[in-house]
Amino acid sequence: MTTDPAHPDHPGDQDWRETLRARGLRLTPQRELVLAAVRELRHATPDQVHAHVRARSEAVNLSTVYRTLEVLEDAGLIKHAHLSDRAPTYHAVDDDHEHFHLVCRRCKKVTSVATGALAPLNETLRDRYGFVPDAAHLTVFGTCEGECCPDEHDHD
Amino acid sequence: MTTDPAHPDHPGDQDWRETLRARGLRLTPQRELVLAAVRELRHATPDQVHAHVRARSEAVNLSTVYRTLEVLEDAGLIKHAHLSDRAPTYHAVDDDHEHFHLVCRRCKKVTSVATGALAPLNETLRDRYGFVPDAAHLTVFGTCEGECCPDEHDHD
DNA sequence: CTTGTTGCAAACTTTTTGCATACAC
DNA sequence: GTGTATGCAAAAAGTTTGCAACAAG
Repeated sequence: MTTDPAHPDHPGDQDWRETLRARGLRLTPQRELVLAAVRELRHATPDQVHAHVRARSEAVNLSTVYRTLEVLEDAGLIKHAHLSDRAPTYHAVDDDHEHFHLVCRRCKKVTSVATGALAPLNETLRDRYGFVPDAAHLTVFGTCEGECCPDEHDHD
Repeated sequence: MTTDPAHPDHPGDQDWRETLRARGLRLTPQRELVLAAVRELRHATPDQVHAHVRARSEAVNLSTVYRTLEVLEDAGLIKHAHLSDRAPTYHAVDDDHEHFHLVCRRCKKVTSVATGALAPLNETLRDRYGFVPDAAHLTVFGTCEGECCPDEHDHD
């Protein structure tokens, strides 16, 4: 890697400009705002990103949010996962902290887990099926057994 | 298990009547048709189920398909998974052959894998997060490295 | 100046809901 | 007969698109 992170929290805090430029894409305030929103919200639907951006009194059109999310994802700056049966949620890409998600059907809690936990599965899938998972896109639904979840009957 | 499968292919081929009855639900031709469609199609979206049912010249309303899929899923006769970023796909539940899915982003191929392959992951998640995955709901996106996939550049 | 990007409004796809009718039990 | 299930039509939710105006490089 030849990246030179200016800030520790986002390995590419300045880089996103480079990344977009390198692809011949333009740097617009809308793109900066959407990226910032995704980073701040951690896990946000297009609608939530839109609301967040507008809350800062910066009016950005919803369709621009959709187009921008697509652009940023193509550029590898963000990724999406499906944390509910409805809208997708976007999160910033951080190569040093790649993770996937656990979603509890009971308490709806979302837990991020380092992709390292998938190593054994990756190996099995590669060996048996020649398949290489996109770990960061993975969402595992299930239930947490902890105190967070009152032990009610399991209804989806 | 005290089930007594009448037919080998569907452990519960007759049972679905029992299952619905036990829940105080009614046995309607629509429910029978939708369940049959899900079983025959293997992995089908609500729309595909609807089309399949209608193709047999049995007109069933699309909203009935949605409501029926929900009923059947609540009853544990079918499950859904997300094999694309769009519509969910339903499949019949077969306790003896529980599986999850691999989906290749390049060739779109869907592979069913016995949930046994998830044992190590399950253990890790249980130990470290007290989390019990719903294995049958899992979909793993990625790419197959085999000959099926021309080695093009990876574009989502 | 040139071309990518945005805003707006409308279309589209997928899913849900209200209500009167029909039918399973 | 009673109450659940269905059909229909309309609404909701989420996403995409065409096009004129705008602005980044």
